[in-house]
Amino acid sequence: MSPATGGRHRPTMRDVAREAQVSVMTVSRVVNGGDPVNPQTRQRVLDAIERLGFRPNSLARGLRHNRSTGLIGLVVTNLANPFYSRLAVAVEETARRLGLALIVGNTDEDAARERQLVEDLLARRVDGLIIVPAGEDHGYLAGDLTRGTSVVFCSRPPRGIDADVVTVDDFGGARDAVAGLAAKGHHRIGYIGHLARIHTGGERLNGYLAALADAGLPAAEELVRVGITGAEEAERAAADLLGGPAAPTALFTSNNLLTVGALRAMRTLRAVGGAGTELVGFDDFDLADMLEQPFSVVAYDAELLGRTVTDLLADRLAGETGPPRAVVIGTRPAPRGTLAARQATR
Amino acid sequence: MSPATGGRHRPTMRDVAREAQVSVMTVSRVVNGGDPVNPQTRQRVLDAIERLGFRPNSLARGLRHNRSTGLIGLVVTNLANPFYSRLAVAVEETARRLGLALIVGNTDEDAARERQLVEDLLARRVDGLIIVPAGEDHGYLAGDLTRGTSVVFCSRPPRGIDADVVTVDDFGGARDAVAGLAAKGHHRIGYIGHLARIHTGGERLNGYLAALADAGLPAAEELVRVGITGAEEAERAAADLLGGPAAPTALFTSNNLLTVGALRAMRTLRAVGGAGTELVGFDDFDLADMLEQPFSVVAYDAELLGRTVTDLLADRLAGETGPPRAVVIGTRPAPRGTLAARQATR
DNA sequence: TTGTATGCGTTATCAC
DNA sequence: GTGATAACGCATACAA
Repeated sequence: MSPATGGRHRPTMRDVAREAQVSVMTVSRVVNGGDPVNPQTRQRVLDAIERLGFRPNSLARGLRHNRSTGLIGLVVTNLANPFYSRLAVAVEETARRLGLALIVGNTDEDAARERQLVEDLLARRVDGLIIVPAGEDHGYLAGDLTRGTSVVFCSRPPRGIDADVVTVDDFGGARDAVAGLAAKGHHRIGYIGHLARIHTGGERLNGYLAALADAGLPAAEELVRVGITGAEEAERAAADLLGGPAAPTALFTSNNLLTVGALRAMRTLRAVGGAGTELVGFDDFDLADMLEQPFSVVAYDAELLGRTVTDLLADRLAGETGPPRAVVIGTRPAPRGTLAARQATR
Repeated sequence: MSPATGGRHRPTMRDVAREAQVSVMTVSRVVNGGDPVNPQTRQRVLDAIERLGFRPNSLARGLRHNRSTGLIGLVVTNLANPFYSRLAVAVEETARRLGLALIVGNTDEDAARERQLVEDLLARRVDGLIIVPAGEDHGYLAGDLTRGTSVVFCSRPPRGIDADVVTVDDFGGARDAVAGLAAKGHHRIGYIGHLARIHTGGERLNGYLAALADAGLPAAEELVRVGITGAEEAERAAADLLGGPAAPTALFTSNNLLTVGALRAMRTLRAVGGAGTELVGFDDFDLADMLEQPFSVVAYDAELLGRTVTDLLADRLAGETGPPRAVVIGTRPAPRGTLAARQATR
């Protein structure tokens, strides 16, 4: 293995220094610019770097002046959900603009996995964390917060710790949507929702209940299905609800996946001559506008959510030490959905 | 600030050692297990760790025994495309299973940005890279490959370098789909495709042309639109094509976004009484089965692609030094799409 | 303009 | 069972 082709290991500044017949410091100066270096020496070093294929080790650099790694972690509950992948895209884009690299982790709504992931990210000395919490208690992060790791929560507020958080107006969005259904004359409005113990699930259910109360409608237990965890389960729940003795004339679903499940059930029912049910679902989604079935969604800007949460984090990284901030992203009713597939593929 | 609450900086082993009245080495032993430590000393150290909120610095650890960082990078062209986010999910899941953390980066199909991202990831000493190449030449990675950084390419083969690659059967999938249209009696089959200079674009166009040739159909230039970069542009192209003097009776679109655009155009046309066009698109997508319009897709398993590419990388990380491998993921025709929203939200 | 000593947080090695 | 020392790759402080 000739020196000219580079060795078999990743070359260090020492290797370059040896190759260029200078000291390590001179190499460091050339690599980092700034300090004056003799043009000829400089060229010798550059040649050596080229020959050896040297790349500065940013980890060692960071270790030296014990500062930022330029790394942030994004911990989400379900990256496969289009909503969270949109969030991730927005976070990645904003982070990169700020010169930060992004490590993503998926918890699959498992608190233990979340804890493990977060610990790993802290061990990797990320500058900051964006967490969509699955766990019930984040008190274990309190110490890290005071010691220089910034944490911002997303979608759901943390418990056991005071930190920045960006949420969606879950309660208001759900309440307004259901109020709209009631205003249209619906007296029996069904609810299909994900786990009520999850913040978004609880708030959206509360919004539904509040709207019923406001409209003077009774909250019938047999019209409420909670703890539904996916499209297929939602399809079964909707079929069950709509095929029952006193079927609701309208349905509210608490997230995008459940909306799709309900739509499938409605399509099946319509095929056998079932009545048209009116549907409103939380979360907009791609192609919602392309479906023939009439329904509408409670939409909000997932990209804005991602940008906001990343901006808050960046703010902390920049030294902001004020009290925790809570930002709420507003919702708006969107008939038939409006989220076109706007992305380009080049 | 009492010692019991921890200081304002991230505590190191030294801090713990001082607190527990032992040497750093003892702390290290306690932290890493393995070496025998007196139970009482051990407890003192654990208490100190608890009090101070110490977390081992995995960067420094990595620096010490100059080995794997346990980090891999995923560089994709368009994370906003559902296809790539599915890929990312599969990669993240597989990586985590292997104990690797994942840094994701989006190039937006920009070669310069890709280069910059890759350089940054190499500086961060990732153990390996998964790249969906946007750049035309990856010769600059040749040196890194021999020096211990594993690289696997995804979706498109690299140029200027020999490395593992996992692709989709773009040519075969497109050819079979268009052959199917021809077999159904279509003589004028339109093509709406993304950039032909991109590997997938070129291969799918070639597949289209091959199918036409096989069927003895002329390749009419006015039926081919390439370089289309998104759903909106595809919608215009399709409307243009279908509204023209000699409109095709069938359409082939080269990816999911373009398929959606074409579907929009077809819906508009149908609303004004236009003829029914037959459509086949490359890439399956969510809700394809829910759309009323008749069409079909060329489907393939994006998760399998992600798992495969990550497995190949893991193989290299484990020391595999054989010649570069090329894996091709097969496609299958899927009437109306079959990709249900199967994910769960808990 | 260039080099030496030192330290970042951790661990391998060897001594006690 | 425990500790001192050196080293990982790099950069700051200071000296030459």
